[in-house]
Amino acid sequence: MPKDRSPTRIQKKNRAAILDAALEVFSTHGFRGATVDQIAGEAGLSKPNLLYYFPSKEAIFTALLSELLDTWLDPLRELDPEGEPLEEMLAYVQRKLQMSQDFPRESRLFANEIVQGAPRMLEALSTDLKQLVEEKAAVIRGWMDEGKLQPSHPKHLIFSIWSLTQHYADFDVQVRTLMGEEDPFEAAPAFLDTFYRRMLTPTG
Amino acid sequence: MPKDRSPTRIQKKNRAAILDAALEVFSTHGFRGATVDQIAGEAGLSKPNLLYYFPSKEAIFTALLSELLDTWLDPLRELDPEGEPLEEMLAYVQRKLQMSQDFPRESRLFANEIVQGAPRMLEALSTDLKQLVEEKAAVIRGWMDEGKLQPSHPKHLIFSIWSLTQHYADFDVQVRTLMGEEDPFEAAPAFLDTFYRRMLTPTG
DNA sequence: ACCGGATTTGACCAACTGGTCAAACTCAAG
DNA sequence: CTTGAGTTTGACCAGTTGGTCAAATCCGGT
Repeated sequence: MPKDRSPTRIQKKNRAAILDAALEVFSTHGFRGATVDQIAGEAGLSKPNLLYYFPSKEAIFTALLSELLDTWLDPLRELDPEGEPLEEMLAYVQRKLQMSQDFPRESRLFANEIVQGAPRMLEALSTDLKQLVEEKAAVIRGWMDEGKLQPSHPKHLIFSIWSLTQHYADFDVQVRTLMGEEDPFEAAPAFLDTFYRRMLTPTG
Repeated sequence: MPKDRSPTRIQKKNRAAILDAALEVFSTHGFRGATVDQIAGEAGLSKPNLLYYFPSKEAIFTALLSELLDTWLDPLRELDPEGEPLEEMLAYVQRKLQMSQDFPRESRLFANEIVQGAPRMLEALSTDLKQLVEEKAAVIRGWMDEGKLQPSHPKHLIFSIWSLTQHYADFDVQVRTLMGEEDPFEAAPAFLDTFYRRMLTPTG
């Protein structure tokens, strides 16, 4: 275990390689299904060498989660209470869809964990995420009360956005199998834009 | 291994108990994360006894999948080409939502498998499921061409229904954590009805 | 070139896991 | 109650897995 001095060049490189390898392996096989050997191999290290940088498999996973959760929630954080409500919501949907396209591994990592009951994420969910959702749900409810958005259940609305966008990353295999040659991400942006424009545009 | 004669009373009871236990364990931990001992314990059998009824862990999983896939697709099969388009679609959404509420373990079983690349389901996806989806997508496209439904991408539309409804089962922990006391399935039916009514009602 | 800390590795271990097997037990039909 | 097929189990095995450790190697600063 390196001292808690500022990390050396090698430490930085290897820690980064390990976390990237861990993302690849954990997102494909889940926590239990991933092996330390696999991660080490993917990172180009031997198993004992990997365990020199992280004390345990659990520690790698935890480090990865906390590193990624913040990024993952950025699109929602950017929802601007001062912005034009409908456009803000539509822009959020597109940002989230873009995340699914650009970072499918991250999406699947969280999906794996949550489907299995989120044993290692429950705290983050019930503190950080919950607070953020409460805050943004209130903003959305405000917009609805002002008549700027068609009224509906703000939390269900947020869930629907997560669900629809992450589906393309999490169920990628299924989506691609059923769509054949056609790239799912080609029609998805317009589809979701239409979807939410119709849902959210206030009816006089 | 019992002979291939008609199953005895004990065989019926134990096979059913094993499959139910397997559903519980596989849906919570995924294939790799589940252990034969766990399933045996949940079924009230010893491990060798369980392996007397199924030759391997893989065989249990396969048996479970093929038993459940049919049921899982029933709501889509019931989509009636002769019915009133909008009502047919809305009814499908509600049937699917009901499935998520009544059979969340089944939903998570499939979710686990597909998120991890569906290594044991790819064939079923690319044959049975693909055929069903092609068929029903054509029906939906027909309705849109007739002006009975607002035009959009039929497959994306189907995916959206799966995504929105299964989300309540697959991400149950997250949804409940964020909703607190409120039961997600209380507001969900109305939310989805509104959602799809607005999406699908043709604009004169 | 040399030194001490940083890095890497081969050998190893205990726990777990999927699966086997022969022996023992149960049970329904004659 | 016998009998033979159906059922159950304890003991066991080989492969895998997360993790340890001492020894070896590398590397940057002097």
